[in-house]
Amino acid sequence: MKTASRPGTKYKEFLIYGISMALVLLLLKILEANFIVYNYRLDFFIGAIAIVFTVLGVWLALKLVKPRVETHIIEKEIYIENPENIEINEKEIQSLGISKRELEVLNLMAKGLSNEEIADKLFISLNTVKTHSSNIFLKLDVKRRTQAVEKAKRLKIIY
Amino acid sequence: MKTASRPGTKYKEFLIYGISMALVLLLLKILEANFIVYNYRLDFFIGAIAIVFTVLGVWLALKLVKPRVETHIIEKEIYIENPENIEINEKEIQSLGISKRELEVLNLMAKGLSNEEIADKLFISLNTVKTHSSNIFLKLDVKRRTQAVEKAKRLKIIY
DNA sequence: GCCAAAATCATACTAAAGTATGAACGGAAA
DNA sequence: TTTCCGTTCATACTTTAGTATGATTTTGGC
Repeated sequence: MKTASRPGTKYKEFLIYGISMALVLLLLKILEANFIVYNYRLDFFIGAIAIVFTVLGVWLALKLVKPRVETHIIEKEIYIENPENIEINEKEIQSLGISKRELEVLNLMAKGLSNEEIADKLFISLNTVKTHSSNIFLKLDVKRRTQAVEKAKRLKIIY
Repeated sequence: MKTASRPGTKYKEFLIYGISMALVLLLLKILEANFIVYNYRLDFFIGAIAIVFTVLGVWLALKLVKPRVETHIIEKEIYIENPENIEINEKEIQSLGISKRELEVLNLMAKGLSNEEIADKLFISLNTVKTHSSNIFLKLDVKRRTQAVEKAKRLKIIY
């Protein structure tokens, strides 16, 4: 089965929230039409609404907000090389025609970020990152991001 | 400058949220026309309660949810003065429990080979390479091959 | 202001990567 | 010898990466 590519991920929750709200309100209206709730216990009615919408609000928040993380940091020492002759080969970048933005993407790639993480970090869309990636691969004459990183490091385009 | 026309990713959610709200309110009005029980002021009052308690629910969730405790091992980079140390960190490999075969795969990964190319080179099936890859990612505590390569080079597991 | 390059984004794909699970087998260690 | 581990492989997925194409918008020179 082909699933249509979803543009957004979170709006589903809002949709469900909206539908839930509508259903709850409909239910309330039906109850109200049957005079079960309304004329007798207005307080109960309002309380029920409050509870229901509080729960919906909680649910919405839990769905949409990234879980708060209490970070416990343990430092571990890692030895890396002294950056002695690490200088970026600007000429190579120029001659390959790699733009500033593409270079940013390439650097984040080299750190192991996924396209989506790069998109988040640069505040651009996933599609844009993919476009940049493809252009990078063309200019570096490679097929994959791993090759791109390997070649870029060899050419001292990045480090 | 027009800003409203952009259907960007995080924009959509608010739009749908607003539309949902509007629809619910519309539904309310329709129902109200069919089951006229109370006056407009009370209706508005209930809507207000719903909104307020939704917000309250969100607030509650944000305030009361316990932060997930997460232990991060931060790798503090220390520069070595003598870069003559171009030797593989056998101890790290040992302590991470990376097997000989996995190391082979990791090295080919670092050269930018795809899983299929690795499979061909090692005369094993694609699935086997994938299994090795997954195990490597587990042992290196990473999610992707690019991260694995980056981390492995930093740890001097490969070069 | 105009133009070209860079940057952005979308849609609709295909390809590759990665996950989960189970299983078979041989060698080494207990 | 039995148990464990590394290696191998499969099936059946889900997710991410990558391609192709077309379009609009910025932006920096001229």
